[in-house]
Amino acid sequence: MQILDERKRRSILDAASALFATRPYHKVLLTDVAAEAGVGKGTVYIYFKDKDDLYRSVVRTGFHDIIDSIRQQTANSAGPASATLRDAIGQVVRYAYGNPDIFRLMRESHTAAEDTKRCSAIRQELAAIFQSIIEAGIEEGIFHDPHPDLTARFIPGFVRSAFIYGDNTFSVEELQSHILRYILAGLQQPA
Amino acid sequence: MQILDERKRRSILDAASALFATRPYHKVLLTDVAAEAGVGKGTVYIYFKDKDDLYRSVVRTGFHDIIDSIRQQTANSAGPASATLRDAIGQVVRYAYGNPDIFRLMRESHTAAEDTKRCSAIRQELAAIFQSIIEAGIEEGIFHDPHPDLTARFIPGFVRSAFIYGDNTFSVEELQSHILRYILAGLQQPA
DNA sequence: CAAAACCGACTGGCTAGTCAGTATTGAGCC
DNA sequence: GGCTCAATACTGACTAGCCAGTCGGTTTTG
Repeated sequence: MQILDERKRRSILDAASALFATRPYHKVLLTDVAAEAGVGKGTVYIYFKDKDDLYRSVVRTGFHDIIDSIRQQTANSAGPASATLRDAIGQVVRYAYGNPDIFRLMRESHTAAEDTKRCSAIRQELAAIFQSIIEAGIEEGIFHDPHPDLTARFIPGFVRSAFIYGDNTFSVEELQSHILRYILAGLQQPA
Repeated sequence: MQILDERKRRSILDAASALFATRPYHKVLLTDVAAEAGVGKGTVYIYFKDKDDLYRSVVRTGFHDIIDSIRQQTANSAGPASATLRDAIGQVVRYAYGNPDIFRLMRESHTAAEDTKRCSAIRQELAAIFQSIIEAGIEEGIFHDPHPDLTARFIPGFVRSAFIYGDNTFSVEELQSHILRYILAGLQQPA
């Protein structure tokens, strides 16, 4: 007997994200994905239900990876909310720089409204992490914000805005501090 | 002789934006666009070169409309940069609320990298408007910002973040002030 | 050696774009 | 105003080509 190979799954996922990031969905051929991944086309259908499932798996994986990395870093940080926030933002920025293809896809939703809904659960989870950090700061009395949920959604959006358009000549640290500058200024402003 | 009818062009554009906003690009049939617009399929090809041209026209029109509305409102405003900024942000928010379909498309780039480049000129133009407002404020001595170009890109991104995900239970004014709160806090913070 | 992974040539359905024919218009004239 | 007649807008049945997904055969491995 053979067993499904996790490395193969991963290489299909990698190939797919590289291609989806550079071409529109309908111009990405599964034949190309398979070739790029070094497997036969039929194999793709063993690991993924169909083209759409493959696409969504790429995006889902990206969110999971970011969320995990934030959770890991944040887990044993007992410092003030502002420090936690800095770290969490750093993770998102670092992920975006390390996985530009996937990050771009995560922030797209190629399928407009339909897809936005389908991915919203996991997207929501990321926002919720930021929201709880902000709320912790409010509890501490160092942050003020009438709409923490809205602000939470801004943060990944910041990275996106910087990252997706233009040549992005900034370093990880520059981007991280620029975002932090704006977020903290707003949060530390009295109500 | 007949003359091309601007109203017909417009109705095709409207039908297209409604459909592109609710389905992924490859699931939008030109037959459906034509039906929705109340014209024959062939007619679409008189007004637009092909499907891609139609899509990009929708997006381009959106940017032009926003840019125009900001220019119009801003033209005769001689007040401080902070007031100009408030007005300009208001225009973007108002446009997003008034044209949710088109706004969503403007912030997508269905074709990933390829399309990002193609639309970057007009997108850049919008960012440039915000950048020059910020720079005016720096000149006035009321703003400080190490990367005005980056901050400028954040602003439409803010609207996007608020607008695209979730139920968006906020009013135009709430969203406008929340964005302004963060942007001004950061800008007015000493370097 | 069998069970399951793997392969890639094949195909059926689907749709962007075409085009031959029809409808509509404006211009020039009375 | 109304008639004629190009000129061009408009139409939608049709087609060519493309590609997601299949499947019979092959290889791998426990």
